[in-house]
Amino acid sequence: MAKELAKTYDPREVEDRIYKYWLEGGYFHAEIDYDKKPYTIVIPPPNITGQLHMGHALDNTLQDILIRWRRMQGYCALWLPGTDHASIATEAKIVEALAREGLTKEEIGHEAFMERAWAWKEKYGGKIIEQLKKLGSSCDWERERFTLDEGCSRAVREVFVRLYEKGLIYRGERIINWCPHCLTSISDAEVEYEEKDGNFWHIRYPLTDGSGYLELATTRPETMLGDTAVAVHPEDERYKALVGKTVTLPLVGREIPVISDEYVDPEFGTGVVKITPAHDPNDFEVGLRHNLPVINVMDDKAVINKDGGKYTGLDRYSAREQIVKDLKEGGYLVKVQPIKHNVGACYRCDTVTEPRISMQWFVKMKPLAEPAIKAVKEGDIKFVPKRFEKIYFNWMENIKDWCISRQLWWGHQIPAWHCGDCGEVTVAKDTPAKCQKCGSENITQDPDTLDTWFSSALWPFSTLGWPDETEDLKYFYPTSTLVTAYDIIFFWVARMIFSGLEHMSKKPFDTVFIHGLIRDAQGRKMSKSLGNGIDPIEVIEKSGADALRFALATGNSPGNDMRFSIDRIEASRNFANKIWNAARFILMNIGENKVEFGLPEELCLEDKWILSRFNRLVPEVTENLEKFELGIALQKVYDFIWDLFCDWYIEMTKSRLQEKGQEAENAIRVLVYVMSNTLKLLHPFMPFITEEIWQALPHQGESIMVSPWPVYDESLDFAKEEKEMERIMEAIRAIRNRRAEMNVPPSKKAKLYIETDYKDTFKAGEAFFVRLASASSVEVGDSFDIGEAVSIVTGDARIYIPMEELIDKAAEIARLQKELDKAKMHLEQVTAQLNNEGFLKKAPENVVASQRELAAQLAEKISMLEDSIKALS
RNA sequence: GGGAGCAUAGCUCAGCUGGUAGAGCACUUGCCUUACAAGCAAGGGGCCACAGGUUCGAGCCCUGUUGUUCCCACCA
Repeated sequence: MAKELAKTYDPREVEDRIYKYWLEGGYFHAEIDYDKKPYTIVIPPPNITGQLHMGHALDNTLQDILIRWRRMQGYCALWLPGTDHASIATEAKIVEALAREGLTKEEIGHEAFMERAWAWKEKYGGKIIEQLKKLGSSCDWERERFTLDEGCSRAVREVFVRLYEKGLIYRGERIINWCPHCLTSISDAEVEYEEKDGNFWHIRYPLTDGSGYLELATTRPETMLGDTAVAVHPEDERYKALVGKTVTLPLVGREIPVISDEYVDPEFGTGVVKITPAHDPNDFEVGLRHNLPVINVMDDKAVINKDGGKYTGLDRYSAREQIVKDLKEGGYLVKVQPIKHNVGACYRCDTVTEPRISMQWFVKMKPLAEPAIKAVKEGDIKFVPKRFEKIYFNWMENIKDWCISRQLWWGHQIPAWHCGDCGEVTVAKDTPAKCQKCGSENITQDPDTLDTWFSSALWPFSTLGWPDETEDLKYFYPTSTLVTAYDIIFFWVARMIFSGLEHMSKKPFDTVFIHGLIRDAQGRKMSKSLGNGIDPIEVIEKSGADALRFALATGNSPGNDMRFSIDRIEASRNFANKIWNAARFILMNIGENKVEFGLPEELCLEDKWILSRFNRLVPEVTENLEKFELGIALQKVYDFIWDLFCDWYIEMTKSRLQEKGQEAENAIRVLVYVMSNTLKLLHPFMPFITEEIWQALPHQGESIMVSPWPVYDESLDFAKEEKEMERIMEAIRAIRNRRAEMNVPPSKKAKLYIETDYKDTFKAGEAFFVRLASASSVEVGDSFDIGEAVSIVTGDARIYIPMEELIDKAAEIARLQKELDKAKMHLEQVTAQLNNEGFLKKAPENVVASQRELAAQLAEKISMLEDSIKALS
């Protein structure tokens, strides 16, 4: 710390330097230590396409708080960092870049494409890591991983082969969600549904025998090109006779059967449904049951294909328009009814997805889901807050098979080889030389890659060396806490759980700590398109990482969303400044003197008070952290520092410090003790400023981040002194209050006469009345006869301030009367409670005792107030 | 259709296993009291959404109602 301390804290001067100091000290590195218990967090790997946003800032702040705290507690604390290759997002960026050059990925070919992708990774992958460092993240950077690095890729192939051999991975033609923009399949979880305005087109399908027609309704008329049946409910009397007949598909002319199927809801619409097996998941099922032909009428860009007759070449929306027009002209359109309905869109590009039949790879989910449900049900894995377990169960219990193949290039290519001769599929960890069935060397690897989440599902163990039985894996796995937002439970958390249980036979983590999303001041999601995002890096550059972290951690409760605006930052920065100035004060008083480390032998009243309060703070904060109540823990530290330490204790030391000598030195030693230990409690939340100040104060050790976390110390429990100090503080507050009401400036000093039963206590507090309550002198006794004076009554004392010139007798009596009424009312309430037998019998002893004490104090106060009124009258 | 969260001071939110309501910001008043005006001191402001219930006692537990946000499902 610089010799001349600036009046305000400047994080820019401090943070980078401190971070470098930590790196050089190697404090982030977790070396296996069998004498210590491990505490492990794996980072939710940010995308390499990503910029650090507020969500990351929150997520990583929470992780850093936990890891720093555990590290100080003596755990071997590993925070394992890394990034995600984000196949679909990264590929989209590269395709975009190619498009700007007028190229497509097919034109440049697979190899050149991959080169570009890796170059992208090199260029941008490091960026978000740098931003994490700016935030203060104490990750073990020596262990940084990437989902597409060699080790993770090996784990992916291992898992794929194992699941395939177990029959849990299969390849098949199914209806999947297709994104016509990203040109790939996506999983169910990757489709986002939104209610949109649409139409319900009622259409007549004429019976082929000319005996009439069937009326049905659809929201996607263009799919009629692929209709292969019309279905009614088997019990529906209206249509029973028609089952088995055929209708002629308008515009197309195809003759398709009328079938009956339980799937049809006779109450809905006309009770007739067109069946398009190639473009609707339910229809696909119906098609299977009735052996219907499957006619795919769209290509991968959702343009009507060659089977679409005159509509070939039109995209799905133009085709819709044209078909509706043609239906109308042909007299087939009965009516158009506007409706709201849910439309699914790609979570990456927001293009409306198209259900499409296609050959894909799937993971059979039921057998994997069962143990994953059990692990949470039995409490082996806990969610914080618990309510998210319901969401998890609901998803896991209704899970469908997971489509894992993607028609993308950037990712883990599927380790399956197709034989050009016999068609056999060979699945292997290492590239096979020939077909396992016919021995042909004419084999080619499946061109598809795996869903990004397939590799992130393995993250808790692939990063620790699996499939090898490494020491790291044995020591650090299962990891301890997984910190993430609730919107990622399905994508990632659930998949890590079943993957860990399946491949490691052990859960991946003990606790899932869920936080909410960061919203803007109006409660909207922060997004690029709205332009309402606050860039955490800008905040850090302006106000410091500590201020950002404080703003994110304070007032934030698990699982709940948080509104964020820039004035929160201001409050945090002010707090940093407050701490800074408290430190300046202490350092100023140390000056050139050498101060002994540790507490002095002689402790006076206020020393004992602050030490006792600090001592009680320690277990409270620790317990809050253990329960993941980080916001509450931080609030308590904040209150202690600002209110108790700065506003009271520092002020109380000033008179001793002025006198120099032994008393002053004692005060300094207590100041240093309390300050540096409080800094430790604060360090996980605000690592930079706490390190900077801790280093500047007398200290032992190299860094606060590896100093021991404070623990409760019985020898610092001074309950009696706490109570005494409380009496004095109450009196000081009352005097200040009274003076403020009468508009007496602090510069106008006044004599104080204190009548009390606690004479020793109040005598010990004399200096505080002088300094903190503008007293010119203080007299403590049993009773004083000083004529007309302002009188102030607390539970323990009556204080007179002779200020004749200020007294308006009538007003003074009125004020006292008001206070008396209030006290009487309060006493009545308490007395009623104390007369209630139920309360006396059933309430816990300490509650009853404290109410008794309160009643006595009120009675005393009432009698003193009555005396004062009498004296003035 | 199913499920969950939220509703507390003007605003944004805390409030642990029930014990007569808290913070930050904003507001009012007075202070340059030599660590800090990004500060100090004092103050105003809440039938804790509504209606019942359990309890000696409910912001907290139970039931219902209203408003609001979100998640899941996907009736063509």
